[in-house]
Amino acid sequence: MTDRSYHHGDLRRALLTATAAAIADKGPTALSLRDLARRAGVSHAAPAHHFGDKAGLLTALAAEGYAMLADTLDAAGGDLLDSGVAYVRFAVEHRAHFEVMFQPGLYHPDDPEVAAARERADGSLATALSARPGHPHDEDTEASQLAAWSVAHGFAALWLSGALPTSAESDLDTLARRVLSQLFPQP
Amino acid sequence: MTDRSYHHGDLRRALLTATAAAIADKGPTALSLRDLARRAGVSHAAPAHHFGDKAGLLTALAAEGYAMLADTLDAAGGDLLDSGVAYVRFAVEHRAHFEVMFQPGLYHPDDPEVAAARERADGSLATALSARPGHPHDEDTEASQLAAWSVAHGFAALWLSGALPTSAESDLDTLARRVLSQLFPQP
DNA sequence: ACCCGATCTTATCAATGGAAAGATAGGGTG
DNA sequence: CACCCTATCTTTCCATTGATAAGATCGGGT
Repeated sequence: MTDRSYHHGDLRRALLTATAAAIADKGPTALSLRDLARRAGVSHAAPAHHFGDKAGLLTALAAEGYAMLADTLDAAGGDLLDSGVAYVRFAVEHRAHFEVMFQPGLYHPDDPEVAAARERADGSLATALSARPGHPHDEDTEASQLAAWSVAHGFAALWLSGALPTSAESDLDTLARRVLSQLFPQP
Repeated sequence: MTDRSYHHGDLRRALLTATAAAIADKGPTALSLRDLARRAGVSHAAPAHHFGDKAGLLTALAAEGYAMLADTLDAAGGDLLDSGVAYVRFAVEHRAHFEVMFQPGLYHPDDPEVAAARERADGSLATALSARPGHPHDEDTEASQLAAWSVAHGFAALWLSGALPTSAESDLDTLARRVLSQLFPQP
């Protein structure tokens, strides 16, 4: 489609979206730089210029993922339950980003770009977690917030791994809300 | 060291343990069959006889992991909180097994051996989850059990991914128990 | 003593990731 | 407008890997 000129025009973005699609389809292990290049219509060495190596490509994808997660959490409003459902939705809708983000062995976790994006996401997450309903003066705030994060993260991970029983047929948002409500019942 | 005879003697087991060590160290992606063979002192084609291909090796590892998880849960006693802590301990102590188990894209999830082991683990997990304290007649049992599984799984996953804050300095068992108690306070 | 299956080895091949060196395009500067 | 200069992409090359095929060796059972 874009194989007119010597320059691709938007190869970096094309590679990122193609990477996300490939990972969502076959998993991060089966990712092939050469295959990505083929689909983008460029030579197999072209990606190296933009990302250095495979880990660099996944670093950029993780950074993009953290930025999107931060936006998602910011847009969820102040309610913790809504934020939790948004967290789960993000994991499922951007499965590739999510899976890469939480596998630091796949990329360069100390890269300044991804570190900054992750810090921003951590901030958005902390804000969401600090807005717990009905527990203004909990005796163990840290454990309570870790538990909230863990339920959302664990439910998303189990869903993505296909480990959940056949109840996965149900609507995701509904099931997620039911599960997360167990930890923080609405006031 | 083991270059006595033509036959290794226990190559299958040696490869499995070496695989677990390599994955715990470098992650599943960096796993190299040839490197495993080198360390075991056999030719690079020897693993193929025992496991077929790379996915076959990881299938065996996942099956072993599910079997160990079932034993772990069975040995945890009837208490749900203890079972949750045992779940987290298993994930951390057998990191490689745990990571592979919940990435079905890495192996053959429909293999009869791993399917049987997973069913047994699911049974042990269901038994542990059905023994919730203080909620004999909950209105939403399924969501409650999913939430319990999710907290334990999510906390373990976050810990393994290094996503938790610097609080990771604390003792794992203690922190896990504090977090899991948030969902199911002891009677 | 012999055979046979299980185990391991020695080729060999296609595909991959990565690096080096060169070609091309397009914008900014004179 | 001509020129250079940088980013972008290609071509070429190499080491490593996963997988397969065909052969060698061991060891138990008859």
